[in-house]
Amino acid sequence: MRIVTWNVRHGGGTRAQAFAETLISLGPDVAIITEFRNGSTGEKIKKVLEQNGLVHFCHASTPARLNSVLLSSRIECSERELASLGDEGHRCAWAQIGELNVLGFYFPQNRAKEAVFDAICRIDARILSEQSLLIGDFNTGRHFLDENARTFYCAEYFDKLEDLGWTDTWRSRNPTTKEFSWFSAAGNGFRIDHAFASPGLDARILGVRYDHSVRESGLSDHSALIVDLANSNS
DNA sequence: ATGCCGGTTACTAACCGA
Repeated sequence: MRIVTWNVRHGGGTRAQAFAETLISLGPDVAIITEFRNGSTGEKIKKVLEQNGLVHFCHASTPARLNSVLLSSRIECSERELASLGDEGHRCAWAQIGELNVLGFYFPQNRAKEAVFDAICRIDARILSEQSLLIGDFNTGRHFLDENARTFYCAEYFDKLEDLGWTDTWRSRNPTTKEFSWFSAAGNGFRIDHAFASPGLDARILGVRYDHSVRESGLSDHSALIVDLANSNS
């Protein structure tokens, strides 16, 4: 099973059709689109996903202009809600797909990120004991490792998540590599798109990698993150 | 290293974004 997250940038605009087609070309069974917006461009994206078999959607109901997160699945799923998010509910789309929990996130900026990190820290321990993935645009990373300097707010939450038992799946497999999923106008790189796995899910991961070509094409300012899972035994 | 930039939409202003 392949899970892909990619930030569409401001809903997509004129890029929406090509963005969705390029996302499909990455072969997702589950797609998590961050900075997704309800409205005509959002509908355009959903139509392409549907036409390509990703017919199940999880998305918090939001005003059209709000950047949110859309989860789309080829496999039937039930939508769950991260109640601890409160009025930041649009920042998470949670699909239960069989025994798998996929929680797609789009984090806010600066100090506002704390509310979403705190909500994750309050997730029921049972979810951590299951096969669960927290994936999306965290707008955060580790100082001097996921960026060349020390600018991230909330970087300490990466320690907190790992203390709780979540694994930064890409970092655990690339302990010292600097690879960036977003670049500022000045050319500074940041790794801000992530996938954190519960122990049970981490054991199922065959590979986790970034696709930078989809950013370099200009269809988004983010690279895509691709997680491949072994088939479930049960 | 945020918004002095750049993209998107309720579109010729307001908003949002690491």
